[in-house]
Amino acid sequence: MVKEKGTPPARDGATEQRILEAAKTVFIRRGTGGARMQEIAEEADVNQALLHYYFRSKERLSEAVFRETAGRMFPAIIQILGADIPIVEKIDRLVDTYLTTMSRTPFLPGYIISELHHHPERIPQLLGNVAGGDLSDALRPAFEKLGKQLAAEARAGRMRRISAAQFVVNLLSLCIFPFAARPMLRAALGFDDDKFTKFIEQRRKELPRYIRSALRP
Amino acid sequence: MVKEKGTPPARDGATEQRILEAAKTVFIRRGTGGARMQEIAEEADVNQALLHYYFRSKERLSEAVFRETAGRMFPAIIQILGADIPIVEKIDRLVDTYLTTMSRTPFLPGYIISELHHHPERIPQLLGNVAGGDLSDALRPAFEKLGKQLAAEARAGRMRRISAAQFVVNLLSLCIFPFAARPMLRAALGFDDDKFTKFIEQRRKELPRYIRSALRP
DNA sequence: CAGATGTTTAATTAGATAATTAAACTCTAT
DNA sequence: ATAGAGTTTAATTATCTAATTAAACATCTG
Repeated sequence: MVKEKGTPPARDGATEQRILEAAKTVFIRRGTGGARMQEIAEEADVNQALLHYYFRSKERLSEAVFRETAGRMFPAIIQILGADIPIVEKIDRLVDTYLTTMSRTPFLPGYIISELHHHPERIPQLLGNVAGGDLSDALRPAFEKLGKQLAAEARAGRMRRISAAQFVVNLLSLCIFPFAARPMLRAALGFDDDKFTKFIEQRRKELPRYIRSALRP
Repeated sequence: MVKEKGTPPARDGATEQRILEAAKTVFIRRGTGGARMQEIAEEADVNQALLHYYFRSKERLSEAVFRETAGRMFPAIIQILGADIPIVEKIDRLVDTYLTTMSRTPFLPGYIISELHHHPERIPQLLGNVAGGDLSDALRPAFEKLGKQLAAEARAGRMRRISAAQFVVNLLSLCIFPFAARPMLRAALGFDDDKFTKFIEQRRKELPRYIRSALRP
């Protein structure tokens, strides 16, 4: 798509959207600190001036990117955790959802971990615009429901006793960590793209059983 | 320790060591890109010129830090994996070793993941100076041993069938991820330092049983 | 057509920071 | 005492990059 001099407008938000997409790509690849506005402009096939025209500054652009990417991690889990379905099914769905999401954007975990590590002030943005306190209004009820469910299962002797927090962290660990640690797996196990994909597909099959089994009384 | 004008020499490697320690602190805190030589100098209670005197450039300094920190993650696991002890004991030791290590340097996982995400060219340094190929000379035999052990257990009906790779990744995920994702846990679960520590101590008790249980046939 | 909006080119400004250098001072070892 | 390593201060250079600006052009809408 070769552009000449002063090229056509796009009255819709097409250009802005293209810039945002390009910014996602570059920020995720390089991190907020390592990203260069120039590289984003090239990726969007647009010039630097236009970046500032749409998004005042690098800071704002990176915030927009963070909101759009990181902000999408929690809603999924909240919805499933709070659903009115058996624990076993929640496990299945969470594993499937996360492995699918991560497979599509395998650099996301590394990016988010990295950003939060270096810019802890962005932590609040993770949960959208939450009022105060520690637990989002959406997250709290989901956790409470899950906790009751787990307690009920334990009382009925169908499951080992475990807190909702440990349950969720175990699940997320098993699903997300392999992606975050992908470079390490490449080094340690020689996982190229192909081997890694197969490894993940294997996990998709095995993890639900692994987790269910771990929770047997 | 207030220093005046031209202060005493330290014929041993004390100053160099102090600089390296300071660099570790700052690089882990800020990441390679975000770190400033000035901040390192202050942290070491030394001036910038001396940084360059000992370590030619920022690049070299950051490499030294990466080698010293990241390079220490694998030896531990390799030693335990290759040891001549039952699987169950390996689980116990790995969990204990990792949770202890991580508790001491809780920012390490975030740092390593972050660095590798943005500087994949440093991946090889992870395994020290390995000849070629994908699997380190030290790692391969440990994995083979583990693989045979797992296969034997499965044949004897004492354990579910699982590959060495999946086994290890599961274990590392469960141990390391909570530290890497600490900022998220802070946001989602309201984990302040104290709650987080308790959460980890809980894991130290529960994880070995969780993992053993997951592997029951 | 006229004006607003989108877009480019090009040049400039301003700020941060890594790297370098020179000169001087302090101690230790010879 | 002197040489040399360690160390400081201070100033300078060289880059990089974000941000800004001005001027022109293109396209659509009214």
